[in-house]
Amino acid sequence: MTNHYDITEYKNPLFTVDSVLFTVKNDALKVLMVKRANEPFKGRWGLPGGFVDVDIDDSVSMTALRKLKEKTSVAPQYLEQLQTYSGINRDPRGFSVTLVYFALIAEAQVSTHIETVDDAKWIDIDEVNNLPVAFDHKYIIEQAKARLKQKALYSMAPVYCLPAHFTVGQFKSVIETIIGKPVQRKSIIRRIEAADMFETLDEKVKSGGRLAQLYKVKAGVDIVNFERNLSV
Amino acid sequence: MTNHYDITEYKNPLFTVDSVLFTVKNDALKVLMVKRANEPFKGRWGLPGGFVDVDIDDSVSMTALRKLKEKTSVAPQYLEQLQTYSGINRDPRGFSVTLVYFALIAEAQVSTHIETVDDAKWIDIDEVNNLPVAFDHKYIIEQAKARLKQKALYSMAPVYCLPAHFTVGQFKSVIETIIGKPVQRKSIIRRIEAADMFETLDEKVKSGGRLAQLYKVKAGVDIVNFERNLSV
DNA sequence: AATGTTTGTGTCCTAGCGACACAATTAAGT
DNA sequence: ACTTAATTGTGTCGCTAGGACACAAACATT
Repeated sequence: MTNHYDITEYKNPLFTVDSVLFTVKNDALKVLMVKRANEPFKGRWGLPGGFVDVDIDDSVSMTALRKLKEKTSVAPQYLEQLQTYSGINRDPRGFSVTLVYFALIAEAQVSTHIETVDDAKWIDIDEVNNLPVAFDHKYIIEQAKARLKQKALYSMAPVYCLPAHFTVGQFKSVIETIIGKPVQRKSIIRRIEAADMFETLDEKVKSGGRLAQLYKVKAGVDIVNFERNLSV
Repeated sequence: MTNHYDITEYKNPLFTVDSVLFTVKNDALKVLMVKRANEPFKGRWGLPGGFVDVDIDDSVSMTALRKLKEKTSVAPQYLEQLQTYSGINRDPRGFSVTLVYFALIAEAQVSTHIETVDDAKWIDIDEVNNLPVAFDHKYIIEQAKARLKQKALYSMAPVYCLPAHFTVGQFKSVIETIIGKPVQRKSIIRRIEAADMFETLDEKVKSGGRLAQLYKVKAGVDIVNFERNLSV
């Protein structure tokens, strides 16, 4: 047996990194999809992602960020691993493994950029089924959506679908869009107070009725998780 | 640009699959570790795992199961993905990616086999720090332990550290071992009833006092998650 | 029969979310 | 200026499920 560790000596599976980037726009959950310029599945829509560049990327999260930046021009506000999908049949090139990240961003932060390109688009989550989708990305998006929904029940993470300054009403609306049913405003307020990860601004904003208090995420705080879910 | 998709044309990172297999033995949380027979880190202890064999494995979960079976002779009762770890520095052979699974098994199911081999051992979770450990596996085990602890608060998954027939007392003990603090017996009983995933056997077993009711998991049921955590 | 130990049940307390009423503000219309 | 509609913010009651704890039940040992 040799001892020099030539990596080409192993029959490595094809490894890629993809991301499911969500946002909420006009009370609808959207996912960023990219029209594939190359085979396989050329012309169909898929998740933004690609191969690791071992000369540039220090780790796979950098691959995910790099690929997302190519499409949105900015880094998402929230990024975590979803899952790895693999199999012998999911890619015609052979056994493939894809690590999928799960990301959130404020729509306003990327709207101008997305509108200027035509190979990347926000797709309404309910319309993914009507698109020609590459690989098993339809299934992956479903899984990511389920994870986002679950997360919205116990975590403050959905705040990263909002702009830096936001109101309780906006936050409530985002959560309702994600979990697909109404939520008590009071519950949101209670959690905002309990989380202790937001601060109020000396500014209010008009909202069709009484002026609404603006909040922002405190600097350097982590996302707070609660020990109880909102009711399903 | 060519169109024939030769996978060797990409500089693929080194991809491996490892597993953190937990069990509870004598009221202590144990993790299965393997003495490495080959470089790198030859002679140090690491997680059971290895390379995907694209000719045998249909997906990466099969790789995890196959490698675990090599060490324990049986498939774990519970298996889920933990996370993927990657980086330019974690393996001397170059940029590497490892997908880590998280597994649970009843100690009794593998005790005889583990005792006959000397390259695989149950390591007390508190003694991992005193071992020479390969790669970043020490860190990975910490993360897996945190995940297991969290899971024990809202899920029935820890039941898979128990034999097929078990008592409330044994279940309570396993949970206490995992989360590191006492739990009310009443809380366990309430959850067992609410989960509706167990059935009582027509058999009781002695336990130092009153005979204890035996339970087993109903056939074909999924693990139940609760909407509230046990207190931390 | 007495004691100790573990199992199982009943009950009260408590934290946190759901529901809802109502006050406080603001814009728009008359 | 007054009214109306809309939205924000507060107070409060109820419900649910876990925490705590008392106590009965069942078994072993002495």
